[in-house]
Amino acid sequence: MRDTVLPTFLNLAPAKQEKIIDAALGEFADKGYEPASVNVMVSASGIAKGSIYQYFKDKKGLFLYIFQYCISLVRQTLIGVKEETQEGDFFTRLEKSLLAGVDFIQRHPRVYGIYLKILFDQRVPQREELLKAVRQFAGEYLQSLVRQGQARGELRADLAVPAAIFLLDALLDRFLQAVIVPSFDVTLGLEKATPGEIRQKVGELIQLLRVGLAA
Amino acid sequence: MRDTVLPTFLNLAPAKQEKIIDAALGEFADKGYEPASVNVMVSASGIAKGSIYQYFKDKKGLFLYIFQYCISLVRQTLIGVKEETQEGDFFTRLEKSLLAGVDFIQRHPRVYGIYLKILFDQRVPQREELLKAVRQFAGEYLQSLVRQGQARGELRADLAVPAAIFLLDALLDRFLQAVIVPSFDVTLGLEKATPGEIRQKVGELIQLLRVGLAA
DNA sequence: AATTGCTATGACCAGGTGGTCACATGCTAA
DNA sequence: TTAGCATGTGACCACCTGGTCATAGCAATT
Repeated sequence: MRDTVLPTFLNLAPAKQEKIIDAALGEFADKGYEPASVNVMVSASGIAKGSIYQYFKDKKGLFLYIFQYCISLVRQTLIGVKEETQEGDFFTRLEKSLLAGVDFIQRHPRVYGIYLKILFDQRVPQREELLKAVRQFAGEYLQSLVRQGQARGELRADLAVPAAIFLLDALLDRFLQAVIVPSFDVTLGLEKATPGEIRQKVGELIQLLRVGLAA
Repeated sequence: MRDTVLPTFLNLAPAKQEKIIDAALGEFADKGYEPASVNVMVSASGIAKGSIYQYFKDKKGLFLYIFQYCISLVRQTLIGVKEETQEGDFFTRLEKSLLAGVDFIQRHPRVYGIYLKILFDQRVPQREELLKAVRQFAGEYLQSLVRQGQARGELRADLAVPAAIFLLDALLDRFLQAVIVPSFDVTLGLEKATPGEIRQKVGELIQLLRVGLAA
């Protein structure tokens, strides 16, 4: 994972760094790794072609740097969410978490876009590692939620924990995807839902889980 | 959707058609639409570069033809599954359907691969329509299953149907993805599961739903 | 003023892309 | 045998790709 960003980039004025990050983030999110054009990023950030190769070893290095940037953004957010939802029962925490997720992808659609692009593209450098890093967040987070829920007696004692986590993971992920991918959800109509409607749909889903999983 | 395949192609000997379809299917499944190389398909199917453009208008036309080919394969299979699972209660039907899905993607990994590639790639020709066509299958199928389950009194009467369908759709889709995408599932370990283990995991999930959704 | 070291630049490179076209081939009918 | 027509062919086109490199600019130090 090292040797991606060169020291030259880190010495740049922050404003210039941001402009480059912004251009690269947009291009990668739009097209994915391989079809993304370094030329486009270069002209979008108003620097010379040669310069980008003084900042990053190659396209792969640039991509990995951008991905790390995204990861740190997610990590920050997730820590915040974990704190905010520290109190409350299992289902309330779950509901708050899902709403926080929706908020995040609406605030950072390009970060989420890169994640979606990587999901099924074998040709992304170090894809396994990158995906693992992201998925681990979700897995650990849900696991801690479920464990606490069980400890507090809010979930059925005979709950098949791995299966339940799998279900929760699938459900949450798909909900987020449905918010920004048109015609992805077959019943809820999330694509063009207002914030209020989204809150309501989240509520419905959580209620469904509550009835099914609660003690 | 018309004007994709030219009559010349349909006059070809079936064996030759198959070879071309096979090469195109493989390349599109491997790389997705844009990064897929027509040159690779051409040399893989042992025909001349110029020939492919006598069979299809352009790369887009070739892709749409391949996709239609996939769709018809899915449709055939789904009809079969629907018949086979005609009898049995809701959860048994669901279980059989999921197992049939696993069987399908193991039999036709490239067809499923193309679907996965399209999911989050905005730059695929007529993506909206194509996705809609596929997702509609799943939606209608689950809807008919749930309706019948309710009519037979196998599902709780107060079930929030749209939310439940959303959940089922998410769960089934993710399960299939987890079977072929390494490090996608956080808990079940489906990637390297034997057929027997997969059956068991399916059983666990269905059992979880049974407890949660049954009347 | 001269030297030094970092940064900026864009013409340029080899290689690949989707797509074309003048020509060759082979089959059918006259 | 000839004519006509559908099909096969690969050199070729303009364009784009990621990446390089000789040159220039610029500031700080000597």
